[in-house]
Amino acid sequence: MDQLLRLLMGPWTTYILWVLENQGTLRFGELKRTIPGISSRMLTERLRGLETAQIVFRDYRPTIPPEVRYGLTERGQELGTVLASLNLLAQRWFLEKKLSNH
Amino acid sequence: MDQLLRLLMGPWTTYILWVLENQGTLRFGELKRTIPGISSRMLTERLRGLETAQIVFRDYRPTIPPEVRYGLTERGQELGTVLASLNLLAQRWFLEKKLSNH
DNA sequence: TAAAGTAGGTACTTTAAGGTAACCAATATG
DNA sequence: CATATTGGTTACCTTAAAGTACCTACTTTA
Repeated sequence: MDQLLRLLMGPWTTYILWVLENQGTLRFGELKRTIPGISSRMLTERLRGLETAQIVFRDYRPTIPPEVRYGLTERGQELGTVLASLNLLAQRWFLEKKLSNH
Repeated sequence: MDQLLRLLMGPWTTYILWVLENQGTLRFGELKRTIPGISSRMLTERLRGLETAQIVFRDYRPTIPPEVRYGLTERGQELGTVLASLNLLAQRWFLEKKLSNH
């Protein structure tokens, strides 16, 4: 689990997963444009990590110019549901904080 | 959620939670001895973060020498169940990897 | 003929995180 | 009188991660 958390932790990672879950599979450039401020270098690195963990798939088509699509694998979907429940917790706690600050 | 993940990610953090869940509340020194290799500096820092997020409580008794106990709050318990399901995923994937390496 | 779009790779610099070690107060103990 | 105990704090150094900027090949479009 430590490995898994270590993968998720890096900046951008959960953002990328979030986008892929909501928008479906996207091309590299689309993904980059959807995540303001991320550099190609970071996006590539994160996607490689997620691909290695088989959370994201990479579909490369050697056309000119090349087309590469990224999307969630089955594991990615499973992870999504767990992250959703974690998100639920975080949201509730955040809400409770706001209420107590009142 | 990003904040929450960022808190959990640091080295030692999940280890600390794991120990507190299994062993119950512990003193600073006990905790430190239970987690081989961690420095006081890191342990303090992680505990402060978890305390701020109200995942762990801190019970300070100004005796001499002082006694400080750490344990999981209600939030800590809730988080524990979610982390357990994340752990389950990680374990299953790890097993699948071993099987495919065969 | 120059620019734009495609999916990155590479080199360099900067920043933040983590590790190490020394130090503290106050008392009990030998 | 020196030492150990407790729960840290502080200063310092090192390393790894992230950011910045520029580069590629090939084609289409203006």
